[in-house]
Amino acid sequence: MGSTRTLEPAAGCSPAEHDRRPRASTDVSEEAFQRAASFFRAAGDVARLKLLTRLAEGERCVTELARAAHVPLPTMSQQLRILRSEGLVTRRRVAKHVYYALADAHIRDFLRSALEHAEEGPPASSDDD
Amino acid sequence: MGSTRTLEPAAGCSPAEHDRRPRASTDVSEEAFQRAASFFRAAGDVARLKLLTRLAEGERCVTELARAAHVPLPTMSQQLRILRSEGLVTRRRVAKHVYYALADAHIRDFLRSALEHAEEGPPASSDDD
DNA sequence: TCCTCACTTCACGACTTGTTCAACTGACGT
DNA sequence: ACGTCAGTTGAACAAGTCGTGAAGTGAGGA
Repeated sequence: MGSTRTLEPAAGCSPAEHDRRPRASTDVSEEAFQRAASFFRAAGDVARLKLLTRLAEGERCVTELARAAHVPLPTMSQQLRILRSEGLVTRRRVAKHVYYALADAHIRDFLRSALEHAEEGPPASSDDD
Repeated sequence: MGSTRTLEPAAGCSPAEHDRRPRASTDVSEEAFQRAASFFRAAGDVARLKLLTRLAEGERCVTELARAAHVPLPTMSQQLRILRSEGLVTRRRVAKHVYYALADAHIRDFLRSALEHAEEGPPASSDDD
């Protein structure tokens, strides 16, 4: 009987109780929130997400990426610009071509993790809705 | 002389070569992309990100969350609505109060991972070339 | 019952974001 | 040096998003 699947109120819900809550168990700086949000937003677009996925396969030049995504070159350049401004990708010039790649292995990891989770958990199930 | 020729093109960059690339090493369905992007977008806002972080500490009622975030109640309700529509949080009613919590432990993990990364790697320096 | 509390939904305005064409830069070949 | 290719930047426009007050819903208490 002790272990119930019905959770009881977190504790109390009066203003006095609210103030007793820890401000932030994971103490995160304002800057970190900004950066994390920027990162998420950069990845929060289907076109850019696919782009990142493609870059996860390896280095690619802009023309190729534009072709693969069926978008005009300037559009691709803009998308890459956003990703670069958030530090998600890096740029490298070789002769007339510019090659883009993921900035960090961590990012590729993160990306794959998110996509896996997205494929596994399709509906919100709504068990408590 | 040209001793800077350490870098060579990824492979080839002609249309013919482009078509030889694997379409997607991690074969991801369109739906998965949509869901992942939605998820990222939901987290891609400072207010919601902080909200999620707070919920990672435990279950909270709407009034408390609104107070903590210094926003009017309807605003909080809307933010929670978005997070719920993306399946990031769940809702549970207890008497007159509605308690929200993170939908999945995976999400909390993901969240913390992102915030850690955001705190560690502050600037992307700028350009790399 | 009727009222109040806790929360949700609606409708509106202010603000970002994303896409696109045109014009520009910078590098290579001749 | 000139022309051309590869890519970037700027402006403009369409679309979506966020926050907010007013009104609505639903559960508990007097």
